[in-house]
Amino acid sequence: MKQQALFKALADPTRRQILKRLRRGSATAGEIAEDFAMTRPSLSHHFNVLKEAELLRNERRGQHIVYSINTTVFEDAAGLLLDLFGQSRTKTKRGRKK
Amino acid sequence: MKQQALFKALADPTRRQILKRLRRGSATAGEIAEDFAMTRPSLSHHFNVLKEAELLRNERRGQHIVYSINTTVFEDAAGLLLDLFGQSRTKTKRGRKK
DNA sequence: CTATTATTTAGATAATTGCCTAAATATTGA
DNA sequence: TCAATATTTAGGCAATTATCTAAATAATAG
Repeated sequence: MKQQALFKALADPTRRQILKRLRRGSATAGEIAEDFAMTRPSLSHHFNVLKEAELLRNERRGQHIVYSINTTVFEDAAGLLLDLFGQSRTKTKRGRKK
Repeated sequence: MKQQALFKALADPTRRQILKRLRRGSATAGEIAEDFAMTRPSLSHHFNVLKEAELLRNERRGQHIVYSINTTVFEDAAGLLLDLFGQSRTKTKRGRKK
C-alpha cells in the first residue's frame, strides 16, 4: 500500500466524486465522463491518480475501458486513520486494542 | 466540518507526522519543531492548515503556544471514508443531482 | 522601556497540480 | 485497409503549495 498516494488521491474533490460514482457500480470512462463537467483527458488524469493509489481497477472491454472501485483499500485507509488518531495499534492481524 | 480542508490537511506527510507527534501529548510549537528538519515558519504554516481542518487546537501559555490534537474530528474522517467506500449512509440525499 | 525568547506573518520562489487542446493509440466493423 | 469510436498521452499554462529568509508580534524579566 502506498500511503502517500492514497491520501493524495483522496484530497481532490473530483476524485472523491469519481469514487462515489463507482460505488453505484462499474462504468466505462465515457459513462463516468457524462456525469462530469470536465474534458475526458482531465478525467483520465484523475483515473490515473486513483489507480496509482489502487483505489480503482480497470479492464478493457472491447473499445471501452471499464473502471471499478477497489474497496479492499478501504481497510488500508481506515488503518491509516487509526494510525493518526487512535491508540497505538500493533501490526498483528486482529490485534487487540490497548 | 469542512470536508475538503480535512482531506487536504491529511494529504501532506509532514502534517501527518505532526498529528502523530501530538498523539503522544500536547506540545509547544518549539517542542514540535525540534522533531522536524524544517524551519519554524514552515511548520507554522502546517499548523494553520491543520487548524483550518480543525485537527488541531492551540492555546497560548505564556510565551508558548501549546498545540494539541482534536480527536473528535476522527469521527468525521471515518464518516467521510464510509461515504466514499461503504454502503449508503447518506441522510436522504440519495438522488440529489448537481 | 529594553532585551530576550517564542511564534507568526509577509513576501519570494520553485515544484506540483489540475485543467485544457491536439495528437496518438487501440478496437471494431465495413 | 480505412473510417469511426473510445480513451489515453503529450505539451502547455495558470493556480496552488511547500519551503525559505526577513520582519513583525506577543509575552516576560529586569
